[in-house]
Amino acid sequence: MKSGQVTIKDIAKELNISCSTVSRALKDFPGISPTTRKAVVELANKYNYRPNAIALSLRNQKTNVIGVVIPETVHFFFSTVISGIEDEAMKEGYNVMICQSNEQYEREADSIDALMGARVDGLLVSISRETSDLQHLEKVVKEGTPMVFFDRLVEGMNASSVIVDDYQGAYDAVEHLIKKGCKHIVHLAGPDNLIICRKRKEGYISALEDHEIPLDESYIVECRFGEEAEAEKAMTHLLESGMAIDGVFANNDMAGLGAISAIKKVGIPIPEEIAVVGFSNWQFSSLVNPSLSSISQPGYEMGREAARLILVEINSKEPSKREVTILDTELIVRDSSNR
Amino acid sequence: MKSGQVTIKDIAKELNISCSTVSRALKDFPGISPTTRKAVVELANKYNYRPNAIALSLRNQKTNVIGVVIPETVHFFFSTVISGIEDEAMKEGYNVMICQSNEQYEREADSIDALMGARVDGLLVSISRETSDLQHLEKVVKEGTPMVFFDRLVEGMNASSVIVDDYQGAYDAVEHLIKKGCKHIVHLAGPDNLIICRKRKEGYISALEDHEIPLDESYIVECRFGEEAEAEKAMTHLLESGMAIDGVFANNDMAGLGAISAIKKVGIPIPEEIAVVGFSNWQFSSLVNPSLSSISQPGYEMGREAARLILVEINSKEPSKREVTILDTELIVRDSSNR
DNA sequence: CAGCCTTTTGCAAACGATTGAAACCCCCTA
DNA sequence: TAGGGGGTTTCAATCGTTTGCAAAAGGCTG
Repeated sequence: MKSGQVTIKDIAKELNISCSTVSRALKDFPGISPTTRKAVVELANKYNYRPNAIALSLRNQKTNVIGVVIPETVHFFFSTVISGIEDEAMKEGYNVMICQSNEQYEREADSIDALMGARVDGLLVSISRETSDLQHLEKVVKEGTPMVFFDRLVEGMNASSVIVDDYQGAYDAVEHLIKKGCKHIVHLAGPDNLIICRKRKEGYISALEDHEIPLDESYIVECRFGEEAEAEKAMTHLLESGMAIDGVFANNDMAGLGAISAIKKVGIPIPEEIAVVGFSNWQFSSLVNPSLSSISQPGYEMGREAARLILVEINSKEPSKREVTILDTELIVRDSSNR
Repeated sequence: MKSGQVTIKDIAKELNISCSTVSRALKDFPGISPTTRKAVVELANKYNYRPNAIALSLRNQKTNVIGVVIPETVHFFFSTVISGIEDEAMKEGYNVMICQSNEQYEREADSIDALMGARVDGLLVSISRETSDLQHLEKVVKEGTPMVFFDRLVEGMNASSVIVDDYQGAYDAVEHLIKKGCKHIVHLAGPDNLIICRKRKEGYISALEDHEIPLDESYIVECRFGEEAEAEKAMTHLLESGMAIDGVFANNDMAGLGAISAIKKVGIPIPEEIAVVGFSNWQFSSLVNPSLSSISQPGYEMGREAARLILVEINSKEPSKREVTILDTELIVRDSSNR
């Protein structure tokens, strides 16, 4: 009794019957005598028999496991995505294996390798900030494992994606600032290799164009890590330069918060002199002072949708559809821009 | 070529040799001719061969998977724990399967059943708020699967735990309030079936006793869900009752925030008239206004420690040690209590 | 050239569950 | 009593990998 858990074999031995009979008795197959069935079921219950999923996986060539590769679990947005994935997967009888890349390319590649080794039925991936080489992902596609990207999609790969409308979200945010009277809007941008960041930048640019505000490249500053201190430093630098600034659109809320700190430190009133809008609607955004306007991304829905998509692909024989599902964002106006 | 991934069999067939030889060649076993080895290794690389972890699990009776059952992934504290677990597990070559109970007993039981069916090598569990029946956990112990509790431990079960020193943390928080001159301290408590909440309450009571402040039960109010609105309502009620109140110790930061809202709404200055301390040091706590003093819990370390413990148990033949690892908390003084 | 040793390779069983096909038992009938 | 037919049950193979043991091949010696 080392391995603790009871197997069909144990039950068969105790009842002096064959494994086949036990298996069939447990699955209500025809051709098993009621006596035998009853004895088997009773013993199975008594010993709390659970089918060995490993053995089943091997036989059926199907693990009922979805692999998830995510930059970090501690980001509020990503944790809501995980929650959505898990809920949907569990509902359909799947388990979820999670690996975090910690925004490192190598760990992302290792994680994918580990999950492929575990023969997950499908892979949900949000690439790391570092990732630009796509070999590890191309292998997955070539070997025929369904894969769906979420949030941070990858272009030119034969896989579906679930993203939010970053372009439109950014456009809405900037248009909102413009309507509040802003004419000199800083964009604290994210790293260019992430498509989501490029899209947000495009939204910023389009909104300016559509409202006939000339684009000035010096108003776009890259905050590579999206951290508060980084953004605060960048913003301080801009404020000290003497440029005219009356609005800030940050690539994410942490950067937005950094901007607010910088602005507060030099004593400029928010939102009266400078209005600020972030992106992602983090949990803290409604709680800070001034509360931060932001673009809400439906993380939980994204997780569910990504899981739904991968399950469809797993259960269909056809190759990937290569669809892109775009979820709507929502502008949440709070004190930092409400004037 | 349906299943995509290459097996030892495929390689054996292509080279017209047996599986045994391929297997040995790949593992640098003695007694394989250099010619054969070279051919095998080259083909394995060419086809990107990865050992089938499922087959290995079945043969070795070991999955190299750790199961995690957690109330919710979206709580900042829990997501840091997950991060710690994942980092430690990956370092040791383990994968992590995560199930969230969403604070529901039944889903917790189902999750454990699913993970046991998947034959995880060990289980890390933080029980749901609803859980009081322990059958599902006792089964795990009886069947010999190593299990370690984290944060929310379970008493009277043969399993190790990793917790933070909730008692001491609460004691520190309340003592801090007393030293700031508070004499009438409200405790917004958590549900009594969670040991962590009982410990915090005990810390509150001991601190009062040690400083010769008489305990008044009406100053302890249960906020079952630890939500902002709930706490705000409770706090408003207390304030309206006309009781003398000059301090609040909340069971968690969300409740602390609710208290702050209530106090601000009736126009009482914080921290001058009423000082507030929360628990958990959530991410938002430093960002709100006034910033919320809190007790910091080392979530990431807890995750790593829990993973470390379970790995030790998995790799040792002896039965569980039933150790309780207590991690230190830290009082973070911020504006809500700094006067 | 027979016998022996070394080197290299293959066979078969095992892990747990499933399933098509074959076998068994018992009873009835011709 | 042999044969047929239902109702039950068992056998054997399969999934991918490992590994103890047996076997084959080749070379060397007496």
